[in-house]
Amino acid sequence: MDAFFAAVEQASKPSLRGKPVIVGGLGPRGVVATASYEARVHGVHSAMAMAHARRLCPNAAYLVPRFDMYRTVSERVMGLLHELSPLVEPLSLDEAFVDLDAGPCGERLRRRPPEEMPEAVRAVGEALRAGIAAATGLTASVGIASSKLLAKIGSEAAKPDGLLVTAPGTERELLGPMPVRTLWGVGPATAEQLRKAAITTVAEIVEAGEAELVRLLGKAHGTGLYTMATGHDDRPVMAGRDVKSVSVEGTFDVDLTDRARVRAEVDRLAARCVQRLRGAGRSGRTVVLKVRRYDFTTLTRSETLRAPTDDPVVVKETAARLLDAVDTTGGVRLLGVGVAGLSDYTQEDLFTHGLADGLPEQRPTDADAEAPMPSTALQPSQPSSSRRWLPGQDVRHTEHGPGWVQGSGVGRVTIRFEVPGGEPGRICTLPVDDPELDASDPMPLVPGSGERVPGSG
DNA sequence: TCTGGGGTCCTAGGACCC
DNA sequence: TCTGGGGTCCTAGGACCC
Repeated sequence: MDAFFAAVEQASKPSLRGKPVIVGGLGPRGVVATASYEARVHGVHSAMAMAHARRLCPNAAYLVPRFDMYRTVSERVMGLLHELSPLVEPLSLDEAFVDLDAGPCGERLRRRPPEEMPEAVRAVGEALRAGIAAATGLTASVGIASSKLLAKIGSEAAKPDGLLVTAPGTERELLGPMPVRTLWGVGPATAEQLRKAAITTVAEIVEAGEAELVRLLGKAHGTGLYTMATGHDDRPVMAGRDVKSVSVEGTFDVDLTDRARVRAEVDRLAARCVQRLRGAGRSGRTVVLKVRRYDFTTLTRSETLRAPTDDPVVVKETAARLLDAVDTTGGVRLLGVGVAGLSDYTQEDLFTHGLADGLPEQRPTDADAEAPMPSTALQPSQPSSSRRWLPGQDVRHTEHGPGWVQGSGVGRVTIRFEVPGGEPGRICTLPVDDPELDASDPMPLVPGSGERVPGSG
């Protein structure tokens, strides 16, 4: 999907069509998640500090992410992909690999003469793009090739709103002149390593040879990169890959210096982490604590238990123990709690299967196992959260109808009353505690598409 | 300008076992 | 008295991706 989060916002909010839209964290330490193409013209891009973006593009609409909405649209698109083939590997909410060969059109395509292949698959890709546009009102870009590597590079090159077919046999000439950063797995550090060895293009990786790459980057990375550079990539499309860890982290607007406050935040993060773990029906053996200090130095501490757990008390106590060994003088910028080494079994299953013999003292009581999460797990310490209006948030006014928050301050909140697919709406400024005004669920992008967007609070 | 949040994979050293 | 080789598990850190 092209500039996915921002595109969903523009489709949801008619007054933002054709305007720069920036979605991300709006706090003092926020970063850009997605910038619309209108904002990218000004140099704004993903992962940029929000403060920087505001200077580059002061007139953009700055919005908080609405993940529930994005998830709903994503499921719709993934559904269309599944019509092409059962073998779909999502990379994120807005990107997936599809193995066409494993699907019904793969069979049809195989019966054609090879020279017709590029045109035949192009038609499949264009039909998909049309289907996505009809179902969501959004544009997507498609890359089709004989490998994941070339398909992904093709879709990137086709953006926005395009399609690129790479014919088998043409991979190397396409890749050769591209910068090394084009290759999957080459980030800033690897690119710098290669640059020092005078390697800046994919063709130069091939020239350097596999042995030299391994010498520069190590066994796994070196061989992998060399293989990719030669246009070879036989990684299969993997449907339904298992999650291997679950974690929750948060950056504070102001560094935490009070040790008791740090303790309390670790507790809350542990509770939220376990809640997500349980929601996925999983448990795990390794608890990980992450601390980013005032100077951005980041460390992790982990402890592996003797048996998997999904008990909030166990995870909290383990995280607290790990925190005890961390020096936090000077202040804490970020805290995180994660659980890794996941297994399918819940703690209760383990007991019924008799696998929990010799469990250490963290053995939960039945009461603990069934205890609901403390309410603090869901609600950060902010009273009357429905009265804290965030830019981009969906609202409904009993008289003016549905709309979204443009901004708020000094006791007032500004609402734009408009709906997806409609005309740009009018603006209204109301008291923040207007009893007629309430948070609401998002409206579907395409009327009558039937889906209900789950509440985002 | 000042650096999010959710993940995956790899490396390296040390403990421990045979 | 000095000293193997291999394997697994755990911990910590780092690169990378979206």
